[in-house]
Amino acid sequence: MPADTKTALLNSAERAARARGFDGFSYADLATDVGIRKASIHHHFPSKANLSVALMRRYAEAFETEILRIHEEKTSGGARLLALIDIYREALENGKSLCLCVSFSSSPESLPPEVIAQIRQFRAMLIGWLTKTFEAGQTDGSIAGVAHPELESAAALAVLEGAQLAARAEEDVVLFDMALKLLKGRLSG
Amino acid sequence: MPADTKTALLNSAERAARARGFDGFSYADLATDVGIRKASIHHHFPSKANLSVALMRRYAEAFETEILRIHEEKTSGGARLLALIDIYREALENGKSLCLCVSFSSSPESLPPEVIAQIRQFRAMLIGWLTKTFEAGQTDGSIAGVAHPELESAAALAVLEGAQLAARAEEDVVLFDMALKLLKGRLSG
DNA sequence: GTCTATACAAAGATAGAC
DNA sequence: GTCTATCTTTGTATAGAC
Repeated sequence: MPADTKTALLNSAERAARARGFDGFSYADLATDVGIRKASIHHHFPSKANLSVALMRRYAEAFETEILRIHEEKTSGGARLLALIDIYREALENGKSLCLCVSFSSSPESLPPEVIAQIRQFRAMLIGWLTKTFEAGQTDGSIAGVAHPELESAAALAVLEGAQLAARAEEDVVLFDMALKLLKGRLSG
Repeated sequence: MPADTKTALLNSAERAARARGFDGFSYADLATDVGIRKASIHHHFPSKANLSVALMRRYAEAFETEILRIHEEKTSGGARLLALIDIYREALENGKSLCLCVSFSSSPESLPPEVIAQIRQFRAMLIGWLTKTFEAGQTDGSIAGVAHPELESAAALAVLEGAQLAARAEEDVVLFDMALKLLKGRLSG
């Protein structure tokens, strides 16, 4: 599927990082997976720190594109939030994986400062989108009981990430569903 | 402070695991910290898997004791929940640490199945305590807007753990406070 | 219970040929 | 752009003396 080796490496690394953490895969793993020798990987990504930056950049860009698309396609705040919850649920892969942001947040000591900054920007971007979404849901009535959109968004992101963590640890997506049930119960439209 | 070497090792390992993850410390680190040679650690904990079980057991027991104490000392559901939130906030150590459960949940592949089972039991125990607490808050009116104590407890635990993760990643306790602000705003008594 | 010494595997990374 | 070969460090773990 991937035309070039670099993309194949990014795909393999992202899958591995989400399933086993950034320290849970090595260049040897990527080499086996992609079908080249591990020394060759250094041609594309001189260091693993370098690779982590590329991974996070690609992930943040793809994610932002995705939520902007949701904003276009769904008209109510409730429908938009539900779509985001689905993204986090799908990323769990039945409890065997995490979204890259949660995975990277779990091992900040292993990452270069640049990735920490990317994580910060990513969360800020997402909090911004969520705040807009809760405001819309407050206005159009598709999210019940919204009084403080900014606080709702911070809490919602924490629930999404915390629920993923618990579900991943026990490999049981039901834990995710339980944690999100209260929030989903407030949604309509 | 610790009378015996074994306790000193557990203390050192718990601090390290919470600050840098279970894969983020080695027997060499513990040896330096405690002041013995790394080979000597194997006398107390034959393998790191063994150590992880001992860590999680001690942590779960201490935590359960702590929340039972809270249940005794605080009379309202709201006050009890607030005390629990404080425990999670303190465990952050200004964004430099996590509680052991979140830390271990971040690297389940590195842990023996026994610890995964301990994590499951720990969360079940905590969910049970939280459900009782939300029920109390519902009855005594010290937690506003409680309709489903069991769903509230699952969501609350996810918020606590997700907020810790974000705050740890960016080493900023404000992220924790933001994520918990909505829940804390519902508490009184 | 702690030590020295060592085994063994895996990791990230580099040099230089093709 | 990929290869072979190699370096260096670090990790977990064991053997056997004291």
